[in-house]
Amino acid sequence: MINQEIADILYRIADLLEIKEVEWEPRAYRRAAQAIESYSQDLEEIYKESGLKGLMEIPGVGKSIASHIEEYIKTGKIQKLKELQSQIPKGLTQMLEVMGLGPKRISILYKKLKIKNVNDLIKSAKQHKISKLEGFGLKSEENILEAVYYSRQASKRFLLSTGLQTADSIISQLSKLKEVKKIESMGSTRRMQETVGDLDILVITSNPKIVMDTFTKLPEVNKIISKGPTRATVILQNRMQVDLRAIPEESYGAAVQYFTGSKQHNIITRKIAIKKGFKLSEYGLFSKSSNKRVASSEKEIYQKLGLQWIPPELRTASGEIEAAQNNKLPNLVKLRDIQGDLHMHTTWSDGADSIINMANAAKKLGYSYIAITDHSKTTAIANGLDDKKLKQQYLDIKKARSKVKGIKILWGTECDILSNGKLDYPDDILKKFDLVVAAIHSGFKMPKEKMTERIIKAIKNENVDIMDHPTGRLIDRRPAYRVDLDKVFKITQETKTAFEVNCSPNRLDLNDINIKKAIQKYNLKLTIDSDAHSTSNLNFMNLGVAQARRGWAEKKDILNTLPLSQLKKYFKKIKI
DNA sequence: GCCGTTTTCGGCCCGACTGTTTTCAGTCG
Repeated sequence: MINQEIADILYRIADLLEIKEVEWEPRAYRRAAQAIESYSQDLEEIYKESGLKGLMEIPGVGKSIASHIEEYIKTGKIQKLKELQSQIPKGLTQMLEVMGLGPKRISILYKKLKIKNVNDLIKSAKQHKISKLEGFGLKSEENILEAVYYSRQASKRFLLSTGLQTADSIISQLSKLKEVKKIESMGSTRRMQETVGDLDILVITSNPKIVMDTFTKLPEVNKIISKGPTRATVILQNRMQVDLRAIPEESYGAAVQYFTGSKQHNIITRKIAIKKGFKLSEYGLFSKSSNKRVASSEKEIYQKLGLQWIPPELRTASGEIEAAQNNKLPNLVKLRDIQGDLHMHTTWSDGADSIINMANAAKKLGYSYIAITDHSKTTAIANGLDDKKLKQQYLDIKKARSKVKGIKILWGTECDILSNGKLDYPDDILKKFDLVVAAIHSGFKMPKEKMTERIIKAIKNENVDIMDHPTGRLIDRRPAYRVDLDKVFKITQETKTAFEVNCSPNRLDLNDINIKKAIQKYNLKLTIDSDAHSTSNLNFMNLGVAQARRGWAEKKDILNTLPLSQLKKYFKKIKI
């Protein structure tokens, strides 16, 4: 998928144009980049199938940007970027990353003081050259130096699980104030994006001042960026930025709408509002003529805009608005639909808890079945089970079955797919399990074709029930291995293998785009499994369900929403 | 550069906060 590469280039073009103080064009490039970034189809495929015309159907992509994309597909380069780069020193775009510096000020600094990069910037600030410029002052110099310091040690995005935990901690502290009526985390945490850049917390309060004061004085706050009567921004010790906004109660619905959607989603909803004679802001949906509030709840706002209420996970401007206009939004799978968890580890391999403890914990979550899937023998690093240990483990499973009533315990394995595509256990052993989850844990760097063949060979083995973490990516740590998922998915239509949405916070694999593809294009079935290595990890399920929701999955697409009696029709080895 | 149920030209989301101003431009989200 080359979408991200192209989006990145378009962003860079936008930055450069902005520094050149070209009007409007940067916004056009950025809009196109955003659309491409969140587009579920591969641009290369679109181009192959329907050429420039196809590309121009992407919102925000017109003739000119379409031909840039064509150029990139054909040559791997975009001339326009090269030209701009030759006109503008490289360091200037890097200066955009310094908080508080935008294109206008960078342009002034470059023209008046010949500041070409961040190092020049630091030097000039220290020599107090900047404060002498019109529009700048001593505080500007101070802020620049501080911003550079922070941008240098700024962290990248955080895992969703970290974002949710941090938000919980802040919310639980602030909700102790009697002045706080309602407080919730919005933005990417409410959309349940796989990663979170910063937190947007919304508070309804009778006394914003006290809330802002308390917030900026929380022990985890490292630095206050700004603080006003309705809004404060801080940086925490863990480097996460948190925005707190106070909103009057009557604006609650609009505020929730405003702070949840991705930027692009909000731009579109606001445009629809304008077209319908309304004005939409975080304070409300108002009639343009009478200035009166016409909707209070989030649901009413969408209704007035002629849209179904859109689940937060879908608000990324990738087709949900059109679907909502046509009453075609999916009925997304919910956490409470999940009947069992088909992937978890115990002390038999690299887990921290016993089979019995895992079963009891799963039972508490309301599940009616689980599969114990410890590692196979080749994954020595994870204490994989050899034949002898397998036999002992089976006895332990039987023991757990007799001790823990009210939940069915399937005997499974997370079986390695070896480099040649063979499974780590022979077929006569694989047959004995209730469930075989196959996974790749080594040889990630294979060429695409070989990897694709390897996986296809594995899923063609009739004993393989589920393909686990199918692309092997670790968010922000390791890219997906090279695999032609389309080819794999096509074969899967015959083998009926299920694909897993792995709930591990740094895996979340399949991702949203591939989930959507698996379901909509290939009509495949998925499972959502925690891959828990301890009883508390079982709670990762909500992350995977959110991921599936972001991939437009419905209950019918997810096999472990079925009761065991029906699950057996899919996974025929299940013996209990 | 993109886009159109007022428009093929003339718009382009909008409000809060900061710092440098003395009424506002720049930046951010």
